[in-house]
Amino acid sequence: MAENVLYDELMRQLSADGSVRRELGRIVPGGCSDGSASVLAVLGRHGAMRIGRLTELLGVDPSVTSRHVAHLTMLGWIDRNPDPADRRSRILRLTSDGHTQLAELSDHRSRELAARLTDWSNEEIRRLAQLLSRLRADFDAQRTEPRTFADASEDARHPRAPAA
Amino acid sequence: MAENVLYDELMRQLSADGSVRRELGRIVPGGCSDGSASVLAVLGRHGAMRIGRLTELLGVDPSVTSRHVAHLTMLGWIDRNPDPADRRSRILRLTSDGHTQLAELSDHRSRELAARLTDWSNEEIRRLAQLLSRLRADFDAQRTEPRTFADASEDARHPRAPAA
DNA sequence: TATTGTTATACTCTATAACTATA
DNA sequence: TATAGTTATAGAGTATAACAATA
Repeated sequence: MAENVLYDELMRQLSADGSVRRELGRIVPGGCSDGSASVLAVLGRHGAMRIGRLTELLGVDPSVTSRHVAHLTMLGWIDRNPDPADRRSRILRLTSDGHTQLAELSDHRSRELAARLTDWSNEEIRRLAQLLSRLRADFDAQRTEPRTFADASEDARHPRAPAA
Repeated sequence: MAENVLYDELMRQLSADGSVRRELGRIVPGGCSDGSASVLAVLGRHGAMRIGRLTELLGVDPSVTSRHVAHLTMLGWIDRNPDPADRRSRILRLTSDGHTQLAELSDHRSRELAARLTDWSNEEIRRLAQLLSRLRADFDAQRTEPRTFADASEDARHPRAPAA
């Protein structure tokens, strides 16, 4: 497999990415943990939803979502109202305070990011965001539709993206 | 700041990247935790070094490096020999077993990555790796040379990368 | 006194398993 | 019986602070 070195290099960058991730974690302003920030962001972007949907979008175990949601509820940043259609569920919604916190968080992170990407062109920023988005989509597809061994060998024999 | 939305979008992708990161963590074969894998990779790429240097390259606290190194030493994948130049330090080096493990790890991860990026062109893979590398470099620079408030306001007034 | 590492402790994120309430 | 969500518990990664050994 000639392009193995390519995957290897990407893998290295994705792993070494830990330093970026940790730095991003440190950027979160006090009072808002990283996990909570993710929940706020998803609710802000997609609007009110049930825990199950939130769990899907975050790509974590339901127990994880449940904990973060409980935390944010205690902070008063989201509320949980009964779902009239199914009394096992509740609808999650950003409160007014939640919206404020999310806006502050977003501004703060954008500023910090801007401070680190001073010599990036808009096109480069856009390109990286786009590639990451696609990467995540491909990983998510893999996660929700586990492949069979047959699939894998089939793809190995007829790769959709032959060496360029 | 007109391009704020760009930073915001990249920030969203970087955060949502959690699902990719967790999946990568799950890809690591048994017996090798994610942190250990990073240490192996750095030693394999840069050769023998002291803990201090390893800590720098990983971008973590020295206590973290120390723990991972202790773990890998117990597994027999690296060894720690006294540094003749400074008896406070020891030189870390991959053992023969360590090299084997690293090779297996690398192959395994490349295969898993390949299975998820079947419709990516080599050029796209290369591009993402390159942008991530640059992102990390810029974050690292920021971390080791903390900015003053004066720097920050100066940059805000005279950004090095004006809107394209 | 300063530097290199190590250890003790605590906090966050995450997953698994057992459980409750409702469908 | 199956599903939505919660809670208890455990494991990994990380940081801070206190400490030991050497420079």
